[in-house]
Amino acid sequence: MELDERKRKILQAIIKTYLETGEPVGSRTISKMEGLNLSSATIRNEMADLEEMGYILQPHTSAGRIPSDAGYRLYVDQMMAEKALEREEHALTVKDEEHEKLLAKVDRLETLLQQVAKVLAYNTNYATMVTGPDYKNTNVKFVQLSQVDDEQLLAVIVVGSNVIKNKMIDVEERIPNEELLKLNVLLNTFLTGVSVKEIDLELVQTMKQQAGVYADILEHIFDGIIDAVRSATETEVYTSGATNILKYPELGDINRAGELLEVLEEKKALNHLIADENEDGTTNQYGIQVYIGDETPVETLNDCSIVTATYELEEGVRGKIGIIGPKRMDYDKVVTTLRNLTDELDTIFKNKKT
Amino acid sequence: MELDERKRKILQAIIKTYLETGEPVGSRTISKMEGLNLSSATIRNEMADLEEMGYILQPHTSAGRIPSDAGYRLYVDQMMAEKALEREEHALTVKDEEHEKLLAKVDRLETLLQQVAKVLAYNTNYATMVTGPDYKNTNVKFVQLSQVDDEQLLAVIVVGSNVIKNKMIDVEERIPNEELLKLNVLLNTFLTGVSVKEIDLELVQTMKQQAGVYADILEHIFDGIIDAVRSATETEVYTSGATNILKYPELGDINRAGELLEVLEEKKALNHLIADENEDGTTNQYGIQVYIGDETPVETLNDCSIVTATYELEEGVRGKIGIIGPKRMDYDKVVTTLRNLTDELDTIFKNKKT
DNA sequence: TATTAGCACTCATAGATGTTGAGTGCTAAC
DNA sequence: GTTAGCACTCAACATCTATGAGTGCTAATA
Repeated sequence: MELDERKRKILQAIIKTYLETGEPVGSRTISKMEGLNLSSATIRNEMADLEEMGYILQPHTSAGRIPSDAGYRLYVDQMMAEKALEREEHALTVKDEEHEKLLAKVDRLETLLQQVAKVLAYNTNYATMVTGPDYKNTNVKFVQLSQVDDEQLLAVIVVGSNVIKNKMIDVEERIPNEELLKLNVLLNTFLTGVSVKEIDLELVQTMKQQAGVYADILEHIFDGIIDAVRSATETEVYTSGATNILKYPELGDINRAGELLEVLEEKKALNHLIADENEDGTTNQYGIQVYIGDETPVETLNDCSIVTATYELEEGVRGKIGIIGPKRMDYDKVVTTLRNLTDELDTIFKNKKT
Repeated sequence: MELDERKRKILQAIIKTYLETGEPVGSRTISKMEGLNLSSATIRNEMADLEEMGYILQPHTSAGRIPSDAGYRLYVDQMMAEKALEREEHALTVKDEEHEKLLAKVDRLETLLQQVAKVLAYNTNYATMVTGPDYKNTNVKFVQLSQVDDEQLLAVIVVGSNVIKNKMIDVEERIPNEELLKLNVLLNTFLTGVSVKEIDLELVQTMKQQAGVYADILEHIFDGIIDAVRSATETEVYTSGATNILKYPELGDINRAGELLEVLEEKKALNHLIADENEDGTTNQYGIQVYIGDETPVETLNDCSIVTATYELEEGVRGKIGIIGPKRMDYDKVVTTLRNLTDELDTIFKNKKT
């Protein structure tokens, strides 16, 4: 059977009204809509076809139809294609409010990202998550060891443009000033400008050798520093608006909802969402991906849809922004919002860099 | 009417069984329990009295009784009194598992506290929160300004024994090395050893004056540093196990539950819990306080009970650990658990200090 | 006087039954 | 190919009826 123009239109209409109402839509509803003037009976026939083709399904015999995952997929793909076309027109739209709120506390990246998650949740009424950027591709910019007191050294490492990591290191005795100076020089010569992922055992070994006679004593200083740099790699996840999912009755059965909320609280699982980059063709110019139902990488979220976008903090240093909602999600609005948001973040980060 | 021994026992029995079952308990249930051999009729009479006195209440005419807030209060007070007596016997109990898990990643205080919240939630099946310590009484230990690149200074401030704050400060041009050195000396002479709450405008003014001719240029450097120190004061709140509250049907109606979860997500409200220290007599030697129903300082939580304990990171630097659950909470277990936990934290922190 | 047995009464809960209305599929007419 | 018409299905809602746990009260008992 072929998906002709009329079928397509009907499918579109079904999905659109279902997105709005959340309830199965019947043939009469569609036939009353303007555009295509057909009786409910005709619609019914077409619907039967569409069901056979797998785009819609019936919750029970005498109910209207709801979109299947495949139906959503078709809808979204179509929408994305349209969006890609109208891309040029996409001018500055609703920026201001978010913009200001966001800019208010830009000084700490963590705060900013948390804020992004919050605003986004507030604007969309879905659950949101933002992952910290992946620092594997960043360079170390600055390293410094300081003696805080007789038994503690403080290592400060600045990674990328604005990320600071600290590590307290216990030592047995105060290290002479000139030695500390030497150490700092050593650290900076070896680490500054090196990208985080390049710091491997080999490099560490080389550095230890360079430390010469002090190698033994200072071994765990190196370890501490490496440790701190590494810890920058564990991407953090900020979530917000988790309780929004309770607003959607189809997810609201108390047990399922509980599981969902747990996944959101236990943020680790969400990292899966980020792992697979560009695995299929759905990525578009804004790095926006849509996962519908079973397509979601996290099993618990199989009744949900997830839309993710990519932001870029600086060249090669990226993170993801994700929106988690019911399959009956306002994909259009979500995609638009994400697109605007990443645009804004881009400008913010660009300005920062200068 | 007087609350004689028998009434007290009956009340106790009612509350205990209600805590277990969560369902209104009837006269027959009590009369069948061993201990006091009375017929259900007698129990009924006593129950009527207890209800008149306000310790229990009936959800509806033909149902059993459930404890009122006042009933819980009596029960908890009694339990706390007993606990205070048996205090000496309170030896090392169930430590190991928690202990190990906790110690695993002690190196960062934030991680530790988050972990504490998590373990506690896991062990008790309630929602938990842990507030970061209140640094107002801590001393600044170490301050350092470093030039990261031509336009950025990095201020590192170590507060208390282990808390590090960073602040990036934009400058217009590189500051000569010797000036930076002077500045560092200045900062350390004025700030080291000073408690955070003593850093006020006056002190800042004095410092600015001391900076002499550079005062103008360096003004916002001071501001930045002060800012960073101040930010240490905003107590952070870590929560965990929020979804646990969905397990208790009495809180589980989807809307109420949503509100509760929101409060937990929007952690700010929880700060109220900490504000009032020792306001009434219920504080005991472990700083454990129990808020029942309407006693909770946060209105949304009026159907819940909250138990808080205090931990001490170091002399005068304290934070709170809180458990949020249904009024039908296993107070005994919760109090015991909190007591053990604060004990453990004490030893951990004590060891840290050395 | 305190306790208890007995009884009528209440009421949430759960099941059975009926009604409604939205929606379908199919057939026959256009 | 489209549509009107009709019989059919079924979730949702309301109504009714046990059922049983639990009560309060009264009168008998120790």
